Amino acid sequence: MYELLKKNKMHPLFVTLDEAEREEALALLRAVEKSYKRGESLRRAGEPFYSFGLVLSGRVEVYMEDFDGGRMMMAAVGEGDSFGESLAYLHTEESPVFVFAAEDVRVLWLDASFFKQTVSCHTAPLPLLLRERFVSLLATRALMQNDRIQILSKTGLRARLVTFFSQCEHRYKSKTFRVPFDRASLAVYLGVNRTALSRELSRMRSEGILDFYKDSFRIL
Amino acid sequence: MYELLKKNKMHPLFVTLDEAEREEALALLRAVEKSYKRGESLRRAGEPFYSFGLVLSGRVEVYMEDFDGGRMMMAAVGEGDSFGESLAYLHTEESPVFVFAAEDVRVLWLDASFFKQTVSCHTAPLPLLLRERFVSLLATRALMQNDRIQILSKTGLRARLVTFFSQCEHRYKSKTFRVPFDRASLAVYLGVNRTALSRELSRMRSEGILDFYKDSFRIL
DNA sequence: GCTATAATGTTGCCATAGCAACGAAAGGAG
DNA sequence: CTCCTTTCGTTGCTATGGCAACATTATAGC
Repeated sequence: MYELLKKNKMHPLFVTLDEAEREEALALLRAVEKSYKRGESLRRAGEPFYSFGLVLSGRVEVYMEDFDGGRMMMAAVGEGDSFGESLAYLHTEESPVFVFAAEDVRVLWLDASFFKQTVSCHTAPLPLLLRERFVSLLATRALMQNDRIQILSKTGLRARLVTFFSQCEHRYKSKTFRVPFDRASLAVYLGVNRTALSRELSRMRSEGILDFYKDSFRIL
Repeated sequence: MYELLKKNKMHPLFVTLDEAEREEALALLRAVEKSYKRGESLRRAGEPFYSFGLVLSGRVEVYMEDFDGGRMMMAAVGEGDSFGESLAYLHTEESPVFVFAAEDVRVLWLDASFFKQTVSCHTAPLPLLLRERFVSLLATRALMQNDRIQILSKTGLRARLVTFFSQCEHRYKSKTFRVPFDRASLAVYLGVNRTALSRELSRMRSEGILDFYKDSFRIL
C-alpha cells in the first residue's frame, strides 16, 4: 500500500524505513487516505486542524485568510511533501488557513497528537525516531520560511528574482532546475504582479543572464 | 538566580514551573549565562549554532546574510524571548544567521541537544514536559513567521501597515499597544523604506484612523 | 483534427514608494 | 547648560512595478 512512499520522493519522516516499519509508522499515525478533485477544499479557514497532510499525488495549495478576506498563499505542496504540521501539533481549534486541491490529489492524513509525548509515552526505537524526525521537520520548515522572508524583504523585482534563483541554484545544486510553480503562483510566492514578473523575466533573458521555458530555468 | 525568569515575561518553556523545577530544567539544558555589550556579536554567520539563546535583559537582533553580503533582519528578540531554536536543534554546522546585541544584553545559552530524545531518553515528567513545550515553541514560531509573510506579501505600504496593526490588535487584545521596534527596525520588519513609513504613518494620523507616539500606537 | 479554456507574454499609463537631502526633537554625557 | 548623537519627520524627484487591456501561445476535451 501507499506506493508513493517507496519512491525517491520519500517524505523525511519515513525515509530509510523498511516496508514493515513504514506500515507500523502509518498505523501509529493513524494514517487515513483521502482523495480530492481539483478545486475542492481540504480544510476551510476556521475549522479545526488536528492532523497534517502528506501529498501522495497531485498538488495542494495552502492559503491564509486575512482579517478582511484577503488571501495569500503560504505554501504550494507537491508529491511527497507535507503541510500543516505546526497547526496539527498545536491541535488548533480554529485554523487560520485553508487548503485546496490545485490538481486532483490523494492525501494521507496523519495524526500529529502521536508526537505529543505526554499523551502517549513510547520508548520503542521507531516512535522515538519518528518523533525526532517530526521535530526536525518543524525546525527545517522554520528555516525554509526564512528563505521566503529573505526574498520578500527585498525591494525591487530584479533583486527578488536574483535571490530566488540563487536559492534554487543552491537547493538543487545546479544552474538548471524546474520550479514547482506556474507563473501565477510564482508571482504570488515572490509577492509581485504576474505581468510585471513576465516583463522582468523577459528582460533578464534579453540581457542574456537567464533562459527559461515554462517552469524550467537556466542561469547563465 | 536568573531573576528575570520569575517575572510575568516568563519564557514559555519555564512558565508554571516552581523554583526547584526551574533549577532542574536549567541544569538539564546546561544553561550558561553570558553578557554582551551593545553592538557586540553573539554569533557570526558561518559559525556553528548548537545552543539557543534566551534574552534575560536587553535586546538582540537576528540577521540573515545574503549570498551577496546583503543583510536582512529575521527577528528582534527582547526580554524573556528566545532565538535560534531551529538552528540549535538541527545542530547547524554553518549557520546562515548572525546575531548581535542591539543593546547591552544578558543571554542564557541553552543546549538544544537535550531535546533530541534519541540522544538522551528521559521519561521523567519534567523532561517530558520540557520537550513537549519545546516542540510547541517550534510550531508556534512557524506560525509567527506566517504573520510576517502575510505582511510582506502585501503590496502597498498602507496595506502592510493595516495588516500589521490588525495583527498587533489581535495579539495584544487591545487597540492600544507598544511595538517592540523603533522606526528603523519597524521599517525593516515591514520591508519598506523608513522615510516612506514615516510619511504613511503621518498620513494615517491626519486621516484620523491612527494615533501614535514613539513606539506606542492607538487604533481609532 | 478543432474548439474552448487556460497559461503566458506584451505594452502603456500612472500611482506608489524608494531615495536623498534636510530639519527638528529627544536623549546622554560632560 | 551645551554639545553630540540618535531618532524621527518632511519634502521633491523619479524609477519601479501594479494594473488593465490585449495578444499569443499551450493544453485538454471532443
